[in-house]
Amino acid sequence: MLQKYTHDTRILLAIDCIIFGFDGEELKLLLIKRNFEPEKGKWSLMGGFLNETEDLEEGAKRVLNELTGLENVYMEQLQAFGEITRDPVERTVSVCFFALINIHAHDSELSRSMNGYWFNFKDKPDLIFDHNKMVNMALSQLRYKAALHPLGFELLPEKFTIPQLQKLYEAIYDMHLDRRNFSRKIISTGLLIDTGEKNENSATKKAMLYQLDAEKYKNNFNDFHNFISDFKW
Amino acid sequence: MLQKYTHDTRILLAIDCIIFGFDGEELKLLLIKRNFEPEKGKWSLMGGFLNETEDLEEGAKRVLNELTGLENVYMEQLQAFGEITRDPVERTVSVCFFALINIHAHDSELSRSMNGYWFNFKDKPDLIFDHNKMVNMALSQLRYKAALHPLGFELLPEKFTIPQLQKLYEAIYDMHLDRRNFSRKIISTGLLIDTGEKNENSATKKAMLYQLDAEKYKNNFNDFHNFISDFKW
DNA sequence: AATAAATTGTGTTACATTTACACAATTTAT
DNA sequence: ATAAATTGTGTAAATGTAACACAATTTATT
Repeated sequence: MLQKYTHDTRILLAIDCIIFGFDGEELKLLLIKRNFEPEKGKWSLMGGFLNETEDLEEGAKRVLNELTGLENVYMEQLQAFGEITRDPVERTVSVCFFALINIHAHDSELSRSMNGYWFNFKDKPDLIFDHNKMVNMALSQLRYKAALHPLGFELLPEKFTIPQLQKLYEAIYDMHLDRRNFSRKIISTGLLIDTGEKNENSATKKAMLYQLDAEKYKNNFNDFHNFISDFKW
Repeated sequence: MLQKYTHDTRILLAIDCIIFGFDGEELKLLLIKRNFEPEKGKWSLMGGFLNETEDLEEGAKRVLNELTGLENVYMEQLQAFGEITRDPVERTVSVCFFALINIHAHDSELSRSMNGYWFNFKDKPDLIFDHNKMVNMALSQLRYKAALHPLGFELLPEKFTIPQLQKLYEAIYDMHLDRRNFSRKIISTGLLIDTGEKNENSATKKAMLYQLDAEKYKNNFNDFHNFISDFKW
């Protein structure tokens, strides 16, 4: 066994998890009302300390699972946040992840038992520490990647209609998109399979239900698209 | 003063720094031959432990400055790397940054005194720990961002020609670009100012020297461009 | 049963961007 | 003077994007 490093600073390592959802109309965020110190009673992201027995990704999955009961969810690392005074209790560097979940698939009783509440992104409350910064950066990153790669699907149910997908993109970018051009662009990716079914929850013309071509989705995920060519960055 | 957290795992926090350069022909990487343990004698990135008195960005700047003598350099966080066994000595999470420098402006005596050597990216040696993974991810990220934002200039001298800029992009993407289309695309960004001078180091027609419009560069950095529209991702 | 209102699917044209390629001008060496 | 290498500018065809029209479907209402 090798000798240990002589470095003896105490810097704690935390994980914070930004959880995005979509309810059909608005981009949502799952936040918790803290019933523990510090900052008890205030709103924050779901987080926790990293254990010695887990990788960063494992830690993030654990944190997400503790709140939502979900596994196998789309998640990526945003970045590490390390301002000296970001946590008033003691020096803590947080590695921040964001997850995209199908809001209808999570364990809502579990999340409620952990004091988790969904907010419209636009109406999110003030958060503790640097969590506001994390969340805003996560939205930027979501917009960035969702314009270029087929991320959006991760927020929808397995079967979905093109109008639903469009509403999702409109919520993410907070802008109106032309129905016909959007449809053509999505269809032309070749990622959608027509299920032959129609959306029965409609008071007017029922839209066609599609599902992802899982194989193509996996293989072509990193291809560059141009879903939102007219967004003003 | 608040009570400390009871969490008592020992996880060290390191910084690693990927340093890109460009010599006019090839994309280069500044690596160090370790004359210290662990892995003495092998190649690695420049790194160090994070001090309690500095932010992540400050730590990264310090590490970069110790090797190159440079300040005010383009640098961004890549991500944190935290595999349990990534450092065989003891559990260490590393926050990895990459820097783009003007290779002619750094203190080459200092970097040599630290055992620093420049490699063509294509000819880089095997690196310790997970540094190979970091470096490959950094190239992906550089390609990603340089295709969309005017990053490339950071690797060039203050005054440069369009053919030089093109060679840089060809080195980054390891592909040939059409001279005339590239030129038109770069000019159309409006970011270049004609200095009126010409590149005297040329055996044939001397190319015009440009410099960045610093104001526009700063204000429009996040605009989306399409510098490398035909790269196969 | 006919009609209105809302929504969905498909088509068409003008405009902008990208690609592929041609030619003239500059500079040094022969 | 001429050749060889490189640089600056131009142009037509192909592709992609933006803006808009119209027909089909479904439910509620008359």
